[in-house]
Amino acid sequence: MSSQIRVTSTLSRQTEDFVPVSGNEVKMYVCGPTVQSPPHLGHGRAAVAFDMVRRYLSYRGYDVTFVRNITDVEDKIIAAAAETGETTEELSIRMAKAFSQAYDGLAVLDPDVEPKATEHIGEMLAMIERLIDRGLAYATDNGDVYFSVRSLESYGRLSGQDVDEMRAGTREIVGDLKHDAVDFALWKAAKPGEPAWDSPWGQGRPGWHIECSAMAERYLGETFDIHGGGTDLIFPHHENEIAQSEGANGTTFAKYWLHNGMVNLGGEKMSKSTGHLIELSEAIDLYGGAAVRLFYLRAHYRSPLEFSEALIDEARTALRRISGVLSRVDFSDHDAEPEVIDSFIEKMDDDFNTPDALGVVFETVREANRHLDAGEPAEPLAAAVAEMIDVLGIEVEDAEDGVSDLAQGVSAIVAELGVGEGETTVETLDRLLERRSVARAERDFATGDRIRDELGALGITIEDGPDGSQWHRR
RNA sequence: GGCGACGUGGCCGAGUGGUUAGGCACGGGUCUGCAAAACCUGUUACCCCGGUUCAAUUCCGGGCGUCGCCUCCA
Repeated sequence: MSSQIRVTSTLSRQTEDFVPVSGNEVKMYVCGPTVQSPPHLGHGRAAVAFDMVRRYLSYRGYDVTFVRNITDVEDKIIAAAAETGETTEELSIRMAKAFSQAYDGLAVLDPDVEPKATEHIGEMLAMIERLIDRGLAYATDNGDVYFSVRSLESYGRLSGQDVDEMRAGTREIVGDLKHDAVDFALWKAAKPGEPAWDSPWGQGRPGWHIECSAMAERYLGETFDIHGGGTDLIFPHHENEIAQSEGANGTTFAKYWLHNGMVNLGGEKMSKSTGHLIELSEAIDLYGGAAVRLFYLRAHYRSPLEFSEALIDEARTALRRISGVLSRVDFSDHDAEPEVIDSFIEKMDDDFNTPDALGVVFETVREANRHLDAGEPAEPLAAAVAEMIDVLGIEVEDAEDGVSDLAQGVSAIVAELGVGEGETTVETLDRLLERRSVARAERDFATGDRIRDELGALGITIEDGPDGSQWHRR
């Protein structure tokens, strides 16, 4: 491929040529969730955004190593566990499972490594000690360790924050022990009843930011290619990660910083702390994972994205156009139309412009349908559509998926008409279609329409074409 | 107050210094027993005010508005 992948990096505030640190290898670290409550649509977007990036880079021939962490020790988890009566470990495992299931529903590929904070305390302690040795961190009498923000010249580079302009943090209750209000915790002394680990400063637990620095280094090295996460993590989380890693190592941390936009509800960001959200599993159950994924990809990953039922329904309707054309033609032995793919790559190379790339997909869908309507071959076009949506991770459902759920309703219609059950629901449906064809041939449209209407009530649409009728789920 | 993003047709959403994005919705048509699907076709948009230019939705300046972050967040 001749064109060059370009990415917009938060660090440079520019769209720059993507050149990996080392040859063909791309190392990516994406901030995963704090597993404290079930995922909402915002988490899904972040996961899909970077899954798309990962899939695309692999498609373009890079050897991608993808790490996404799980934060399983944090104030909110401790508080939530106290409420449910679980241990923090039980709660975090349960929630991690909920995330994992929802990600599966969105066809998000598993990371190559999914490290947990609690399993990397040793790496964190080592990094904190290095920071103390370098004079960038200090321990307090009570056993906290803080990063000394003003000791690091470059602090604030990612977020554009000026240390003197920052409003002093109010979150740290023990803030008066800090040398400076802007300093942040690397290690927190244990309070009674909280999970704690041994450290040179006594029993305690890690601060939030140190885990990502430590785990990224462990699995990707001191310097790697892409660091991703939501825009809400730019400050302080990612700013602090840079401070820790570059402070401890004196080397560049991540080369490109990519941030996905927020999902809004009623014009306001979804947020788990305020409960202003739609749960991801609920949306997947209601609309289907592929429709939710398409809903995300219809906007550029960096833009804010408003959620509404109408918008996600639109995505679902649009998805049917894709599945429709793919079911019209058997393209399994055909290569994709090269011109289409070139055009797709051109759009995707431009900072993963999925809305533009989807334009190519839908143009190709129309082109393929046009050919098929004219009785001309369309296999390379259909193959191109299939290839593109595969890169985007959009999995169209098989017409037969989930049909067995309708067995009872279908049986009722069969009994009514005395058609006879098939071995499977699919077979029974086919018999009903045959019965309908016979009726229509005899110009008994009342029976034919009745079958269509009753199946319609079950969520099955019948379409009559020149080569017979087909059914599919709505 | 500081940092950043953004304002495009009925809605969503790309993009561009002069040439049809795309999707959804709606109207007309082809096809069809009817319907659906598919295809054709129509609605011709760029927040406001200045400036640069032969030409600006696109560049520059100002204004208005929206959103995110400023130590919980994807």
